[in-house]
Amino acid sequence: MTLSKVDLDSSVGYELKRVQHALRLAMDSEVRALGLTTPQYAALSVLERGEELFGAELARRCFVTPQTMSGILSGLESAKLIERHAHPTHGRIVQAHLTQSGAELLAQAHERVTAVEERMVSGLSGEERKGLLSALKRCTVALEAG
Amino acid sequence: MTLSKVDLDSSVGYELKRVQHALRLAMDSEVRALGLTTPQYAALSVLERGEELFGAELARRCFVTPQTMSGILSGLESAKLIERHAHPTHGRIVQAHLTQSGAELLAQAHERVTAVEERMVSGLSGEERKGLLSALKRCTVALEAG
DNA sequence: CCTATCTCAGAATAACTGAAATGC
DNA sequence: CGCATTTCAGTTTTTCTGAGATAG
Repeated sequence: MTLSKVDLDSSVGYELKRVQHALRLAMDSEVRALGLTTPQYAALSVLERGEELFGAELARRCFVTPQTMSGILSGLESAKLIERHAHPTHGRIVQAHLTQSGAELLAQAHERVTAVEERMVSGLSGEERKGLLSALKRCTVALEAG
Repeated sequence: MTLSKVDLDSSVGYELKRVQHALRLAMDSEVRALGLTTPQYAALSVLERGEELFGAELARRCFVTPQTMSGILSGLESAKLIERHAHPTHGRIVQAHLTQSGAELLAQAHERVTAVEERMVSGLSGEERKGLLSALKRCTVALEAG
């Protein structure tokens, strides 16, 4: 019996892992210069829209567990980049929002991170960038449907 | 001053993270049914080509640190899925290769994982799949050039 | 001898699972 | 009571640091 092998070079999964690993390394070095970690940057970015979000919801959008997000938020609060307060009606929920200095630091981080993202897609045409984004979204939907 | 914000829905980095997170969850559940972890599956897949690889090289190709790979290989060796032996001329290096049962288990894992990958790209045409793979590779090259 | 690389061992960090407490 | 959020404890995983060994 001949066992089938898999060509890593033509595996979308492997290339996905590769590019995300490279992106993570690049982002780490950029945001570290501002005293942030990449998970902290992700949390601040999700909070940027101005919504008052609580930990569990933030955790889902950042792809970490609620426990991990709790630790991230504690660090951000200590650094005065966010503020947390009890939900007005729902006693259990603790909401978070950016402080002024948090928004300013995030803006600096965005400059650096968007530059990295721009470099990442610099070899793609405008059409290809839209196609990539669309393809990635459809891949996520297909996976989550399972 | 107005601080610039970032739209997560049009961020390639965010969608990259999203799809990779979904893929990782799907792969975890598939290979766990065979008693493997996803990092173990990755290591076996890289070893599949038949090359005798040492830990540090394997670590680079699996995007983990050498220490992590050392732990992964120990587990695979205990499970009799790989064998390790000293390099013939380079005393410090320890090479690894698949055992027969390792190759057989890997073949089963491939069936499950390729099914997941197929589901992931099921919403893409053949042309779009090639375009996605090509775009991802160019993104990696661009990032690693920095 | 010097530099680079590989490997191992202990400590520290970060993450997840499970479970308990609380509020709707 | 069922469901969701939050937090605590224990475990596992991964990484960091430093060290020893080897090749060129």
